[in-house]
Amino acid sequence: MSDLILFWHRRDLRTSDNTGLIAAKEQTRKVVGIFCLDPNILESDDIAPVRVTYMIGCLQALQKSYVEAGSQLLILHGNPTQVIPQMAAALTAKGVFWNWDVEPYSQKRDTVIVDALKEKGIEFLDRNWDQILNVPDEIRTGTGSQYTVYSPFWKNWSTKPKAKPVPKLEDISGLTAAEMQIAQANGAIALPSAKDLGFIWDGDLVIEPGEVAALERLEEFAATGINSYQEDRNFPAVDGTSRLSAALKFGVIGIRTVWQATLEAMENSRSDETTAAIRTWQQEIAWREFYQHAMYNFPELAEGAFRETFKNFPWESNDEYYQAWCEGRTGYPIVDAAMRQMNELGWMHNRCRMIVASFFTKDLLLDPRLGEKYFMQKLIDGDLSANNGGWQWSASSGMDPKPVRIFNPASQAQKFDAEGEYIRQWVPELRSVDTGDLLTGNITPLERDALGYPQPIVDHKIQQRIFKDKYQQRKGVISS
DNA sequence: ACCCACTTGAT
DNA sequence: TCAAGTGGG
Repeated sequence: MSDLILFWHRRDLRTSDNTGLIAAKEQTRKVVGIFCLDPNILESDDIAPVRVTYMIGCLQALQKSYVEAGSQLLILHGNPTQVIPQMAAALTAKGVFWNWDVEPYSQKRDTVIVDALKEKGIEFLDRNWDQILNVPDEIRTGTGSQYTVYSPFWKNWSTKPKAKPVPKLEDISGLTAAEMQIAQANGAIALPSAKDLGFIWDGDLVIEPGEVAALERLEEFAATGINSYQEDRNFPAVDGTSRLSAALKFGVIGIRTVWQATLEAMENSRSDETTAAIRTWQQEIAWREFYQHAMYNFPELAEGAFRETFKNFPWESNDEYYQAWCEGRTGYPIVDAAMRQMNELGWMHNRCRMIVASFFTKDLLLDPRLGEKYFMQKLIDGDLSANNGGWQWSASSGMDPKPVRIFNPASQAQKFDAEGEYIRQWVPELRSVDTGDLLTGNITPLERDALGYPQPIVDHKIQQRIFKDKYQQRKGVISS
């Protein structure tokens, strides 16, 4: 057995502030990175070309980081439960280390791999949490149960100590030429492009791939945007959010580094207003954490509604509605603007994610799981815990005691896109429409036809009534 | 068992 | 001004 430890990257595509990676480095100088292109994920229908494109870019950057540190990043393509232990055995590695994840698929897969490594006498890092600031077992209610509501979770979580970032990986050694040949003989390949894998994304990316770009983005946001976040985040036409979601999904940036940046911003804050704004952004980090804990504690969330009333809810089945929503031609300007933004950028402003999700479930009365899936197929930051959490929040089916949450598209547009700037950007055929009418959607059938803009596919008022009736009916069934 | 509090709500 | 249900202490 050699002194080699393979560090398996999954959603931690970075060499700085990576706790599992540093744990490997503490045991040996010979640390080699490994990444597995997993067909179970890449060939699923929850995949987005833009996300794969970003991920491949991040892997390219990660390869460079490994070379700079004195080692290599190996790329594998296959089922991890087979190829990871196989590679470890072929290279007679003494260990395979990685960071633990909350997703049900990930945990199931990792358990199989742990067993395979144990059998071969290869060391592993047991359940090392890296992508969250506090481990799920640490955050419990007074009676020891798991939180299902955000507010009390936040109260508890925000008082718990948070670890500082760990150092960047440096000064390691990699495989010899002979060992590299063994690796290649056992499936190590050159990093393919997204196109090679069958994913075409011709558009730009809302964030440049790689660790350097993510850290720069964080630094910039923590110095500027975070101080007006509380206000600016509400307006989709304003660049008021961090746009770090994709970097956080793939762990291109460490969460301790992110938290540290908020603490430093806090120290530099000179007004109650900026302090509150920074606090608000910290709460968003806590939402991410909350949903990850929730996914870990209640893996059934991944399958569907958490709340009894919404299990077997009589959602409608209407492909015409679904297609219109996907393509941004519902006839509701703010909804269509948002959907077109996502289709084109692979990213949607969070305010709009709530608007279109509410519209999907409460107006089109479609099963939230379909909308959740479409988001996964389009978003650069698509992440099971966050996306599922957001959709269940909008559908009222999840972790929040507020069943009748219905957004009115018109009032949302009036409040958050008062000048119609966002709508006009993404729905250019409506540019000439008077702002007031643009926001309310008060555009005559004749004018819609003339402009080439669709008629409203449903009536918000009527659909709202139908939803409430269905909900009451469902509640009756449950309680009887 | 009581009561407080509740991301981004609507009219 | 109303809401509306319930988790959590």
